[in-house]
Formats: sequence, C-alpha cells, structure tokens
Amino acid sequence: MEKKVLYFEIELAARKIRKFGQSIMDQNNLGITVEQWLVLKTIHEHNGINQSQIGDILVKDKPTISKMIRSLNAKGLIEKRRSPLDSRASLIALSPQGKDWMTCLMPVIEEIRYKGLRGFDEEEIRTALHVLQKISANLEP
Amino acid sequence: MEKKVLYFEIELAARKIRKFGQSIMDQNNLGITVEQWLVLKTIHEHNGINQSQIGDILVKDKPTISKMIRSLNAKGLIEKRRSPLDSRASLIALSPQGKDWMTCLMPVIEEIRYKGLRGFDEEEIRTALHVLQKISANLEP
DNA sequence: TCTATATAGTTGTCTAGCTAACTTTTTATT
DNA sequence: AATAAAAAGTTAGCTAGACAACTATATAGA
Repeated sequence: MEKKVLYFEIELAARKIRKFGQSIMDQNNLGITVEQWLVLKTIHEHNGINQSQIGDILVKDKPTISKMIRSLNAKGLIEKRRSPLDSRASLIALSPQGKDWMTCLMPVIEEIRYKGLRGFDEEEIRTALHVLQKISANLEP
Repeated sequence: MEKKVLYFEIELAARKIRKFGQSIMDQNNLGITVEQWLVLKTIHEHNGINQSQIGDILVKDKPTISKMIRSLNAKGLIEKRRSPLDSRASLIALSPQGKDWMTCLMPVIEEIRYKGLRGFDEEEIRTALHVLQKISANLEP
C-alpha cells in the first residue's frame, strides 16, 4: 500500500522544514528558534494580540506559547502588558528591536525559508494542500 | 501567496498524525509512544538490525534511536546483543513479548492509525507524495 | 446575588529530536 | 605496522509539544 508512506513523508518533510528554518536562524545569528520566529511574525501582524490568540493562529497549546513568550520576552524582542479590558489576558507587542528585526529581516528570511517550495505547479500545491487538510480533518477527535 | 500555507499544513498534519497515533497507543494501554511503536515495527521487519540501520530506515539520528532503544529495552520489548561481526554494533531483536505484540496488535493498530487516509484517490496521494518528497529534496543541505 | 463554568495564563513532567562532544572499534592510508 | 579517518553508540544540554494540575479573572445561569 503506497498510501502509508504518506504519513512518513509528511513527518519527514515537517522535520526538514524545521531543520532548514533553524539553519537560517543560526546563519543570521538571530539566537531564536524557527517557532519563536513564527510567534514574532504573528505578533508583528497582530499588534496587541494575546497568547490565546497566538495559540489559535499557530494551532499550538497554551503552555507552548507561554514558554515561547517568556523566552522572547527575556531576549527583549517583545513587550508584555496586562490587558486593561481583561486582566486575565496579556497584551503583546514587538519591542523596538523586535520591530527592527521584522521590518529588516522578515522579507529576506521568508524568501529563503520557502526555498523548498520552488518549482511547483499551482495545481500540485492545491492538491497537496487539500490532502493535508483532509488528513488533519480526518484525525480530528 | 497560497504556497506558504503548505509549510503550515505539513507541520500541522504531522502533529495531528502523531497525536492521533499516541491516542491509539494510550487506548490500548501499550505504555509506549508512537515513535517507539515505529521502532518496534522496524525491528519486527528486520530481525537482528542495528541502531544505525534503524536510524537510516526511520531517518532519525543516532541519539534519538539510542534513547528509544534504551526505553524499549527497559520495557522488556526488545533484546539487545553485541554483534559478533562488528563489536561496535548492536544486534537488536524483539523479545517474546515484543513478538506477541507485533503479531497480535500490528494489523489492528496499523488499520486504525491510517484512518486519516480514508477517502482519497490514488492520484491525489501520488501528487501529495511527489510534492512532499520534492520539498524534502529541495531542503537537503 | 451567589454559584458554577469558562477562559487566560503558568508550572511541572515527560518524550522526540537536534547539536556537540565523547568512547570504542573498524577500515583506509601511507 | 603505524597512524589517520570513519563508523557505532552513548551522554549531556536544549527546545517544541503534549498532558495534567493549578491560579486568577470573567461570564452565565439559578
């Protein structure tokens, strides 16, 4: 059954994507992980977002976001306040340095990061996307 | 650009696949992880294999395999000897219990595990496979 | 209003996976 | 034969991600 290889290839591609992304981070001496980069990007695109919302967008659970936020905060890349509207929630924005990174580096890094997607038809991409989304849906509890 | 969503969906599907697989392990009270299950399956299909070869098949690095082997050994599911031909290498086989698991449970578990793959055309699967393999190849250092 | 429930976030524990550094044994080179 | 290089495993340190248990605040229902 050829089908079953698909799981393997999905997991493998996911690992390669992460590894390649991390190598870009390391080459540019950013001192963060790819996942942290994605969190920064999310904050950049949604100023004043809270952690739950970041989790919703990136489909990651609360403890994971919590720890990444703490790490990014310790690195001085973000600013974290209490929301005046809901004192349970935090209100997260990029720090000046975080803003600089995003405006300067984002286009370059994104360009390199998506190197794996070169040389595909639109149709192939669409089919692959459909398959992946259907698998995710099929496995929903 | 629709393309970029592909990375996201690959990573997401990979997480769902792992999570769903783990839920099967837990429901059957196997006391192992999905990754450990895959290692067991590999040993089942290649009796007397060594750790490097397992790593080659599953595309995982040596420390990862090393730790999983130790864990499976501690659980009494495998037997580990020194290879008489190469005293650096180990020679790994299923224990009686490991064999029982594999012969009894493998067909059932595999069937459930691949639930996510129901309802696809052969053609879709082929295209998705091709895309994933090309991405992995593109990201090769 | 009082209480139950839902939501935002944190902490702790565990495994996978990656890197780097290390030991031991084997194979190649000179 | 002696030395260098490669290969098999292990150990240690780190982050992501999953789960469970927890605190604190907000919201809904009786």
